[in-house]
Amino acid sequence: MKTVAELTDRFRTAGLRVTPQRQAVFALLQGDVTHPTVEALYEASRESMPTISQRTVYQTVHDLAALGEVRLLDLGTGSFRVDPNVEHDHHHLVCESCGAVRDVELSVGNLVLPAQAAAGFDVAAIDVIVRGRCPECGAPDA
Amino acid sequence: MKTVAELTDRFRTAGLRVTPQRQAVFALLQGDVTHPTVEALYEASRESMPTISQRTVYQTVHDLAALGEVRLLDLGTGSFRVDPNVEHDHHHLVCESCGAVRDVELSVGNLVLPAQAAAGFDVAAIDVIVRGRCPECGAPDA
DNA sequence: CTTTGTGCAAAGCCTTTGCACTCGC
DNA sequence: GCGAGTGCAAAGGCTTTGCACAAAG
Repeated sequence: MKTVAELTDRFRTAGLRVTPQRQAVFALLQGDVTHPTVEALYEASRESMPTISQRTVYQTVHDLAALGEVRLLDLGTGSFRVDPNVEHDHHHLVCESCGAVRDVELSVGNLVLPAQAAAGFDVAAIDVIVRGRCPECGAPDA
Repeated sequence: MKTVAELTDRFRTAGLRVTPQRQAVFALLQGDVTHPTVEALYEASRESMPTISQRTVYQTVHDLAALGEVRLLDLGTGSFRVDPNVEHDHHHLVCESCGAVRDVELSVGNLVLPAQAAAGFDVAAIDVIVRGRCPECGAPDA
């Protein structure tokens, strides 16, 4: 993901304003590998920006998504996850126990849609969600 | 999916009771290929069972899912879709315009998870969601 | 008869939105 | 200054739940 400075430029160029609140969110996403929920971002941002509102976080995240700087994932965990990693084509491992999300690089090129089933369907994207248990959560019966 | 009679047996065997309401839901799922939302099932069931409540539909659907007779899909369309097709291993095409869902058979065996990325992760299932536009909705800019 | 299922309505969770004030540009 | 951004709080959509009554086994 781009740096705070780069995102600041990007926002300005796009005619969006840059505020300390937004930059706080930018900063939190730097190097974040946990695919945080909006709620998590909100809580985290309150440490440096105590009066920030959920609304601001949601709007910033949506603006980032609109610019393609971030992806909003709905992985069936009940709330959106913010994925700052848009450079690499990748998919996700989701722990059904704790909800943790991990990136996994796998090429979807091997997947050939049966011509008949996909007839007339204009494919825009393919999302692969691998569900299971992360090492921290141990065996499926735990 | 199993017939109403078979599902009736299955519920009784599992210690669950069978009511006209539940059988109405069973019947609606027979041969249903639209992956209805719970809401849609609810509306449809009211034709034969005017006083049925959403609660009953939700509970019946969850019981079916617990018995493995149905799958509850969260495809990012805002609400669950009920998939009566559990016999065949398949995945889904989702129209980003109208929300329609179509089955697509594709084998996920080709997908090899990089050992490193998947290390320690106990994989339970892989869901592939193909997003795009269905023929009815036409070109992406429509 | 006992226990589960049903209906109604309210509550819960996450996300979105109206309004008035603030502040980036 | 103008208009987008912010904060607060309330509303919205979908799913879940408490309660009292009905009905399955």
